[in-house]
This record gives sequence, C-alpha cells and structure tokens, in this order.
Amino acid sequence: MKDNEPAKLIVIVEDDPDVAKIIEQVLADFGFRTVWCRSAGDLLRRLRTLAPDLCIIDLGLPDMDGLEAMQRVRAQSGCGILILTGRAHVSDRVMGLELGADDYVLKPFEPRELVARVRSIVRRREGSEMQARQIAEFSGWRFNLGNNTLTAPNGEEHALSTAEADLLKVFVNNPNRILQREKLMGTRDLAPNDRAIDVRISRLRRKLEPDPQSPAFIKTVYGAGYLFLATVNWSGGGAA
Amino acid sequence: MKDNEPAKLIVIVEDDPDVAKIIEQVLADFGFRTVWCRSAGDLLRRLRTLAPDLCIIDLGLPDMDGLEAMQRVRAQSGCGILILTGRAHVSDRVMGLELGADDYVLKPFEPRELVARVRSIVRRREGSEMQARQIAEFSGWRFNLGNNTLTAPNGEEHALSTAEADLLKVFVNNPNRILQREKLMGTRDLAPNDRAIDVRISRLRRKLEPDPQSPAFIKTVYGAGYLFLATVNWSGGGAA
DNA sequence: GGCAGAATGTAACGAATCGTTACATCGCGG
DNA sequence: CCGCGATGTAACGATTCGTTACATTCTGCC
Repeated sequence: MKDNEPAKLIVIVEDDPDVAKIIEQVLADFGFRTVWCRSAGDLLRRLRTLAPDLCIIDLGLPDMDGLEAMQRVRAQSGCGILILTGRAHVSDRVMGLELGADDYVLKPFEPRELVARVRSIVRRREGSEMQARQIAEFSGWRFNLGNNTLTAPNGEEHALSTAEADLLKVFVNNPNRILQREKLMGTRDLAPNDRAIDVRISRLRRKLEPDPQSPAFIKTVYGAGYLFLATVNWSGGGAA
Repeated sequence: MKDNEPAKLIVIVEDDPDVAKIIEQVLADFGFRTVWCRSAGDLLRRLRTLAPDLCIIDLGLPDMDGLEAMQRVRAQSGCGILILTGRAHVSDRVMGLELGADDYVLKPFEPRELVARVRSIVRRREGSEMQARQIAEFSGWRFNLGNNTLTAPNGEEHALSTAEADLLKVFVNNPNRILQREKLMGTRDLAPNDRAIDVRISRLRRKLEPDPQSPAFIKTVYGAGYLFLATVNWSGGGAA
C-alpha cells in the first residue's frame, strides 16, 4: 500500500549522446525515470536540486576523472553509484569498487544485465535507505546520524530524541524538496487529523532554528508539507 | 574503537576442492575467515549454526540448483550472496541478480576484483545490517521486524517496545550462539556494572517465554552472556 | 555438602519521550 | 474583512527505559 511511489530516478553521466540515449531508453523501458548529465560538473550541479536513487557514471568524462566525480557524489548525496565504462583493467575495476561504487559494469553492456544490476542496487538501497553516511553538515551545523547528536555552529551540542532525529534524517536526505507529512512520518500511517508531525516539527525547530518563529531551515509549505532548505554535505562515512 | 570486531565470515559453496582452496586462500589473504561447503545440503546444514556475512555460491552444485539454494539461503539467513560461476549466459546473470544475488561474478575470476566485490557487499551490509527481511518465525512464533510485533503460536499479539524489539532482532539474527552483553546492547557502550541488559532481557522474557522462570528460548550463559535457542526461518522479505 | 562471592532476575522508582488534545494563530479564498 | 481550514505549540498523560535495590542462582573452593 505504499507502492504508489513514483518511479526510481536514475542519473546518467555520459558524454556520448548516443550512448546516453541508449541507456535512457533501456531504463525507461523498465519503468525508471532518467536524467542525463553530459559532464561531471553538470552532475554535481544537478545534485543540488535532485535526489536520485542511483547515478550511472562513465569514467571517461571530459571535465573530471570519473572516480573523483564518484567520490564527490558520495560526499554530497549518498545515492547508489554504478560505474559503466570501457575501462576493463582489473586495477580500474578494483579501484572503482574500493572507492565506493556499488557495481562496475563494462561496455559494451548487455541491456538486461544492466537493468538487473540497477534493480539489485535500488532494491538493496530501499531496504537500508540512508545508512552508511554518518555526518551531515549544513550551514555550520553538524548532525551525527550515528548517535543522534546535533552540533550548532557555535559548538553547542543538542541531543536529539529518536523521533526528532528520525525527522531530521529524512530532511537531510531530501533537502530542498517538498516533503508530504506521510513521508516525514516514515512507516507509521497517520490518522485523518493527526497532528503528531506538526508537534515533532515544532520540537525539532526549537532545537535547530535560531528563531523558531521564522524558520531558516524547516520551511512550512502551506497545504503541502514541509521543506528543508539547506545545502547538505556528507562526511565521515568513510570506507578507506 | 569498535574495530576489534572479528574478521568477516564467508561461506564458500563449491564442489571442486581445488577451486575452493584457491578462493579460500585469496579471501584469507585479505583478512576474511572462510568456511567451505561442498554442496547445497552442506550449506543449508551449516547455516543452522553459522551466521556468515556472505555466501559465495557456485551455480553448478551436485545436489541442488544453485539458484534454488540461493533462495533457500535468502529465506533462512539474510546474509549477502555472491554468485561465482562459469555460466556466462545473459539470462543466467539476469536471473541470478533478479532472484536476489548481491553480485554475479564469472569464472575464471580475477582475485583482486573478487575481493573488491566481496568487500563492497560486506561494506554495504554492515551499514544496513539486518534490513530487508521482514518476518522471523521460530517454534510457531512470528516476529515482524517491520512493526515490532510479536505473535504467539496461539495468535495472540504482543507489541514490543523499541528496546525489546532491538534485542529480539539481534537474537533472531544470531540464533544458537552465545552473545555477549556488548553485542546485545548494539552501539551503546555499557558502564562497568550496567544492568540495563539484564532488565531488557527480563522484560522480553515476560512477553516471549511461557514460563519466564525456566526460559525456553533466551538461555542465560552464566559468566558469558545470553543465547537464543531456536531454529529461525525468514519470510516476507520478498523481492518478487 | 556447604559457604562466600560474584553473576543474574526482577520489582519499583523516576526521568525522558512522545502522541493527543486544546486553543491560538496564520494563510488564503471569497 | 470574514471565515474556514491549516499550522504552531503549551500542557497533559501514557509509555518506555535505565537505575537502584534486593532476592536468587551459580560456581569454585573447602
């Protein structure tokens, strides 16, 4: 009953338009939404407003090494990463995987296998959702997802309760995006006139907002939900 | 500081002893513990007492189709699964991945790449730990990990609190195994004479044990920890 | 077998959390 | 400017959960 979710969003980073078209076609055939980025810079710019489920990255990009791009994505977005490239050397493959790619597929690729691997990554991710990453930073604030601790820009520490932390986790994972009440409550389905979310928001604002009367981060979108307005950067999730 | 954890345990299912030896050697070189199973039956038997982090499964087993073996493992253990096989057909690869394998590697394999892929799976899993699976069954009891509900054999439902559910999650994921207090407390480090665990155990027993005085499932191991004595079967985690 | 000391079981207490309710306020369409 | 529905939040009470205290059990030793 929570499967009226929109299709998964996949970003394709590929400088060859023809190849990109093919990939987009294949994924679209299997029900994914796709966005095409021509370069690493393009990708990083898009990630400021998009929250994709997976990035498919070519290693041979015009403006940046694919592996570096991948690491930047990891630091910024926490989405899944699949490397799709012609570089077949073992050392490339090992390095890609060790640096955090979820899979490494060689060109020329087999469409059905690519879809199967994409699905595998997406399937795993929706189970675990937002683990692995540990510290989210935004506007001088640091939110440690491991111990539910929120550190203010001036160094002051607030301990968040479980509910508050859960709420903030959803926010930092989906910044700059209108989030409906249902999304914010996680699994718990909410009664017709359930005000629990509002109260949770209120309590979180009290700890996070300098002036809860005019919130800087957690904006209310009248009639729709809430929106977390910030540029979130991730750190500390480090596999070596 | 929580990295004195023992090495990850990997089960290798492979009927050719020479190939198995090579795989074991490669993994051992990179710090993994390994267990070799010659057949699918052997594997399923071992899983009753082992809780591996990953199974590497050959598709060409003498006693059972590898894909069926894989699905049985998925139902029983929730560990990671990597298929390592000579079957290179696209349809095999797609089917393996769709049926829930975390990766699919072809023989002959490149040792460093295999290790990188194994690490990638293990790394991801230790972030998410025990998601995906939804319902654990043991001796007529059903524990729904999704909504923290415990159903007795007679159909009676108990709602578990968060702490109780967390505790039971550790138990059903590591049955028939002595678990030290630290493991049972999750991340929270415990003070010298911390009795929190004992109280949690006591409260869980009150809901789970017919006669808390002589527990049938949660056994006390004097001086060592606790042990969950049961055959756990998993269901409902299903990707189609 | 019996004892001492440590480990474990659990009742009771209190702090913290969190959903509900009630009421104040705000936003937007007339 | 009015009115209604959406949102903010203070207050209350139920639940949860760690601590403490005391009872009980286990183990090694005599």
